[in-house]
Formats: sequence, structure tokens, C-alpha cells
Amino acid sequence: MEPKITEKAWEPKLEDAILKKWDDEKLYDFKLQDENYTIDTPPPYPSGRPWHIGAASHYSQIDMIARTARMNGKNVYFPIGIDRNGLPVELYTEKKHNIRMRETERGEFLNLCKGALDDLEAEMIQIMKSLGLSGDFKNYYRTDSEEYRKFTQETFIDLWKKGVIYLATRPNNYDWVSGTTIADAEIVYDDLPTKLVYMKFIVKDEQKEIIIASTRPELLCACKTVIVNPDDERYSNLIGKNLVVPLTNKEVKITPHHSAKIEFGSGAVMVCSYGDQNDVALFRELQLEEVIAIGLDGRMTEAAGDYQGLKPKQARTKIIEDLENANLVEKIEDISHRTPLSERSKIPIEIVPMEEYYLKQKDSIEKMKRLGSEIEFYPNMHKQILMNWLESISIDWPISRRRFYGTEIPIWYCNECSEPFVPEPGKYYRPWKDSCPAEKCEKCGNTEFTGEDRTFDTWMDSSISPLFVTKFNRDDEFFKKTYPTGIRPQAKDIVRTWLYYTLLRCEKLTEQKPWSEAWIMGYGLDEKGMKMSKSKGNAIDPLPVIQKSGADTFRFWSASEINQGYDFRCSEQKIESTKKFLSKLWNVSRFLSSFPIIESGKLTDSDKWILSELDKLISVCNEGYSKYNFFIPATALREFTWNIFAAQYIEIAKARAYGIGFDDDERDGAIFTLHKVLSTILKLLAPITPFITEHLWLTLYSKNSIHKEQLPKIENVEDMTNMTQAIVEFNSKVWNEKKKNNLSLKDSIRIEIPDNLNQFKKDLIAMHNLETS
RNA sequence: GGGCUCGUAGUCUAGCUCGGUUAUGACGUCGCCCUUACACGGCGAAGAUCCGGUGUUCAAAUCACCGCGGGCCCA
Repeated sequence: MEPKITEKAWEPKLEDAILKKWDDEKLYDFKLQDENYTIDTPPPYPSGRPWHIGAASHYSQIDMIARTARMNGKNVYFPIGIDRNGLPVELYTEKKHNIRMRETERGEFLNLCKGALDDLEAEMIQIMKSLGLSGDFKNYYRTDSEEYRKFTQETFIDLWKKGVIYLATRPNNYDWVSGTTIADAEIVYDDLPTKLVYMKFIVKDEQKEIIIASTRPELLCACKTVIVNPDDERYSNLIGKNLVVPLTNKEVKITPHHSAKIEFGSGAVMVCSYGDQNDVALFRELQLEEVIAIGLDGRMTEAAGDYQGLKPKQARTKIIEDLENANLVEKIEDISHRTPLSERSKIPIEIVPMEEYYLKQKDSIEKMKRLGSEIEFYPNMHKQILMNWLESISIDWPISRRRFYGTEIPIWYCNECSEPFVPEPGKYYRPWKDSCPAEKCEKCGNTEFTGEDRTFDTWMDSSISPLFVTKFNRDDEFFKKTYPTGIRPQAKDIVRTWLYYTLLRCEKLTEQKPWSEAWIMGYGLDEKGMKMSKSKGNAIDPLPVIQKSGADTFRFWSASEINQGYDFRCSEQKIESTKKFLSKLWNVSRFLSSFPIIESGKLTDSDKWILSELDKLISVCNEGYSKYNFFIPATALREFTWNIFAAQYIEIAKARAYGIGFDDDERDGAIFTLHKVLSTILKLLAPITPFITEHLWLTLYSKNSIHKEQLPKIENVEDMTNMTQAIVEFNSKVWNEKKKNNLSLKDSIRIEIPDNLNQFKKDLIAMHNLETS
């Protein structure tokens, strides 16, 4: 019989046609049933956050979760979304058009951002599709759509009514030249010359002074404590004593803290609100009460006393003079200091407390711990990231951002009495351009309002993804049947943010956990072991790799190379060499395609042996799949297909399958077994390599997609796997003997078959053309 | 600076829970071989002080402690 398959190797270009076929047949369209398995797919961000080979690998594996669940009989809801809110696109847009956000009309700036996102998103969707993701692309959502933002605002209004939102000050990076807060990503550092002033602080009730060096003497008025290293013997007897701050004459305590460097300055450091980020951390950690020393105009506030109204630099000069006049300076050094500057204006930033909205979270920590413990993590070790984070939360969640491209905070303020007005849910509000829905202020009756111009932290949007995709508050039937969702797949680095905030938000809104399982993936590293990211420039673009090697090759590489939850190195050479396995599978199939498909036959012991190995394989694969660990089935399938099935069994059964020296029943037993094994392998492999398995399945076995099949179950056949080693060793011995004696493989040779292989005697004689005595 | 996490050949990995042959398999490298499913193949070889040290033990990749290194998150 002529083989049905004639090409000598798997051609990745066939993937396009298969994709089209799936699309035409609406193979993965979701229809709501009573029981559904919902995947809370991470919506990728089209700029800034990395989209590279590691991310492509991540999404491939998420698709394997979907396909595995489908082949286990679940009705899978696999939504696709794109996360489009946040800072990175703003920075990208500013750079691309050489403009500044604050100096551009807001509507115009938003349009430019949208345009940039659209371009980047199109490319991203193309990658996801060509990877073979079986998600719901027709209905893919965007977190900046009117519907999504309306939903974010609704959930905020709900929280507002529940009284868990409040205002408090929070230190912001502030650029007083442009009058804006700036994000950490917009800070650059430069070494600038400055004066390190050694000031005399008096130890209270003792005739002693200690020297404290600072580059920011103008912040003396905001000094709340002095820290010394607990190992610093010079100060160990002063810990807990009070110091008198020069000029202000206020008293502060000496506190031990490891962040004080013994060798820097005098070893004692004054902590002020706020000289640098370390001060911010210390104020929080030591629960100090902040003093607002520098105002939004970039000048010293009334807290600075005589220095009020001066710019920090002028105040510094004046203060140094006054200190010197009062004989409170020991010495002044000229040093070079690493100073944080605004990327735009190039002036040193100040850290200024400003009012921000907070969402209460500290009182939910115990509840979060309980929910966290109820969620199954894959791998379990990464649950620790969440639990450690819960242990270390010390402040509530600041949710407002002074940015443009995000969901607007739906609040207006009365122009007269500043009373906030929060509208009813049901509409997408843009207070920076919409007029206030209220006629007049509820408190004072005034009719003029000013809209809030801030937006939410992007995690406010993305943390409700499981509620959005399950149509919470929008379609009760749909929601009931899909929530809590089945699984949250996501990357390790955002457990503390996305995973935690989702838990928090969903619990507050639904009093339930958002999913019963969380699947945590590691990061893609480059060949040197560094995390891949666009900003570092070491990211490998996945598209050319997929186009060259094919999605299945890429997917099999991902499954077989990446241990669950661990970071993984990406090497194009390894991806390329993975193709060989698909080639092997292809050629096994090509060989089998020359034999008819038959329903049964008389099984010999060789057949029973490979079927028992197959049973073991099914068991291992299902075990791996049940833990969403694709490394296990991928490596087990490769090992079995290549080294057991192709290298041993096919060679053993080949002569019998051709019917040379065997009767028809025996021949049929071989052909039946060959097809049984191959069709099982294809089904087991289908979640990992959906294209090649589909192609081979349709060519050999069925008119219907392999992705409609169920994963094979074990048949509990008699276990003969203890024979495997003896079989492999004997065959290897014969092949080596022939090689040593310069014999061709079909030449006859005299080698005795060991007694324990007697049951395979007939097959082995035919296989090796053994001379028998 | 703090926390977490990992550390087995050039690379990925099995073994570690519960200590016991020569440390598993794959990719890559090198050598030989076109044998009719497959040269994207077959056969074979080299390649690992199991991160280091100390301890427990007759015996440690495996257990304990102390380091070192990578990575991430937070600051």
C-alpha cells in the first residue's frame, strides 16, 4: 500500500491552513453551559512591559491548560484581553511624538496613546493567534474600552459607598518646575557636586554633642529621628536618648537601624520628610509623623519657620550661614552626590507628601490569608510569594495616580465647599471633560463643580479581570455559571500585585475567591541568565522564531524545556533543534500511513509489551496534565515515541506488519498495535502541539478534529514493562555485533536469544534475521 | 539594605521527601555509517570536584549548619 503521507518532513507552513480551518469550523467558540471552566487569562500589555519569547512561551502554556481541560471534557471559557491602561504607553507616546503629557491637550494626548496601543496590539494579537491560542479572539476585550472603564468605575463607586476609600497624604516624586508628580520610571540619576554639612546635635541632659552629616540641612525642620547602626560602638550607649536639633531646638530620639552606614559621614543619620527614598521607607517603618517642609510651589513651607518661601537651595545656603554663625558646624565637605533628577526638566526632584485616595486593605489581611490558603497553587512553592507579601503589607493601597491614560476617578468637587460628589454607577465618567451629573452640591447648594483629573492605578482595572470576563453585574446567569473561575495563570513577578489585588478586589465585591487554582510561571531569561525585557534590549522577538520554526516547534520547546514555575533560558538553537522530534513523529506516521487502519488482530507478546508501555505513558502524561505541568508529558512522550516506540517496537514489528513469514492474524496484530500506539500518542500530544497532531490525525484517523477527542485513559493491561530493559539491551547487542562485523542490518547473524526473551522469539528472529539452531 | 527563591556536564533535566551500585535522559560537541519511515536519521565517544566549607554517619547529590553565586520582588 502506498503511504498516505509522502512529504519527508513536517512543514510549519501547514499551520496557516489549519488555523483557518479551526476558525472556519468555529472549533473553539464558547457556548455557555451549566458547568464551565473559566480561565482568567492575563491580558498582556502592548508596550513597556515585555512581550518577547518568554511571554510567547507563557501564553503557549496557558493554551495548553485550555486544551487539556477541553480534552478532559470541560466546557472551556478562554477569554482574551489586552491591558491598555497605564504609564508605559504614556512614556512611549511622549517619546515617539516628542511631546510632554502635561503640555498637550488631554484629549489629543489620549488619542495619540490610543493610536500607539492599536499598532502594538495588532502585532500582539497576531503572535497569539499564530501560536495557536484557542481563545475567544472574536470577543477580545480591552481594559481601556468604555465598557471596561465603566465597570472599573462602578466597582469603585461600590467601594466608596462601603466606606473603604479614604484620603491621606503620600510622598510623591515631585518636579516643581513642571509642577507635576513624576513616576519612578521618569527619574534619572546624576552625580552632582554638593556640600556635606557636619552639624552639631546636642545630647539632651548631657554635656555632649554628636556630629551628623547631611546634604540637606534645610530639612532640619522636618527631622523626626536620628538613626545609628546598632553595630556602631560609638553610639551604642546613646541609643534611646534624645537629641536637640540645631536651630529648631526640637527633640528627636536616637534610633538604631541597620540602614545607617557606619562609614558614611559620622555614622549618624538624620531622618527627615523627605530627603530621599530611604527616608520615606524609614518614616513608614518607624511610623514617624511627617512634616511638609517643601510645598507644591517648590518653596519652603511655614514649617520651615524663618526660611519659609525660599527655594530649597536658597534655604540651604542661608541655613548653613546661620549654623556657622551659631557655631553649630564642625566642617563642610565638597562631595559628589548621586541625585535623583526629573528626566524632563533635569532638576532634582523633591519628595513631597500629597493627598491621594487609598483603598483599605490592612483589615483584610487575615481574610486574604484564609482565601490564599484555599487556593491551590501550581507549583505549590509559589504560594509563599503571596503569603510573605501578606505578612509584609504595612500601608493601605494608594489607588490614585496623577496620570492621563487610565480609568478616570469618577468624582467632582464642589467649587464652594470642596464636598466630593460621586455619581451613580451605570455610565463611563470622564470628570476632566464631562460636566458634573449633580445639579447642586448636597452640602452647600452651590452649582459649580470641578472634575477630578486623576486616574486609577492600573491594578484597579486589571484586578477585576475575573469579574469582567464573567460579566459580574452585567449578566447574572452568565456570572453564576462562570464564577468563581477555574484558574488564574500568571507570571511570578506579579504575584504581589496582580494576583494579590485581584484577591482583594474580588473578595470585597463578591465575598468569594476569584479562582480555585493559580498557576504561576517563571521568567524568560536570556542565554546569560538575565531576565529578558524590552528595556534591557536582550529580548528575543518571538514572531520570526515562530515563522521560521513553526508554532508547534516553539510550543514543544516551551513544554519540554521549562520546568513548572522555574525561570527558563531561551536559546534559539534549542528551539530549532526541537523540530527534530516533530520530524521523528512525522516519519513514524508516514511509515504507518502505508498500512490500513484495522479494528483488531491477534496480539503477540511484543504487542502486549508495547501496549503496557503505552499504558504507563498515558498514566504519566495524565499525572502531569492534572498538575498543569507540561514538562512531564512532553519529555515522557518524546522519550517513549523516539526511544521505545520508534527505535524498538517498530523495528520488532516491521517484518510482521509486512506479513513476511507471519500469518494474516499475526500481521493484523502488528498493524493494529502500531496504529493504536500512534493514535494514542497523537491524542496525548494534542494539547502541546495542536497543529501537527491535527494534521496527522485528519490524514490518518478521522474526519473530525483531534481537539474534539478526549485524552486517553489507561486500560490496565498486563504490566510487561519490566521486559523493556532486556529488549533494549538485546537489540542493541545485535546491532553492535553486526556493526563490529561489518554486516548490513539485514544480513543474517547467529546470536542466541536469552531465555527471558523467549516469548518474543519469533519477532526477534524476523527482525534481526537471526540464524536459529 | 530587607525578603523570597534557585544552584547537578556548554544548556535543559532525573534522582533529594525516606542517605547505600558506575549520578538519569535529552540538546549541543566529536568520530564512524546514506541499512527501502526518517541524514531533521542510526551507532558510538568525550564531557559533572552534584556551588564551596564544616558537621552527622560505616556511607552524603540526598540530612544539618555556615558561606558564596544567580534571579526576582520590595526599599
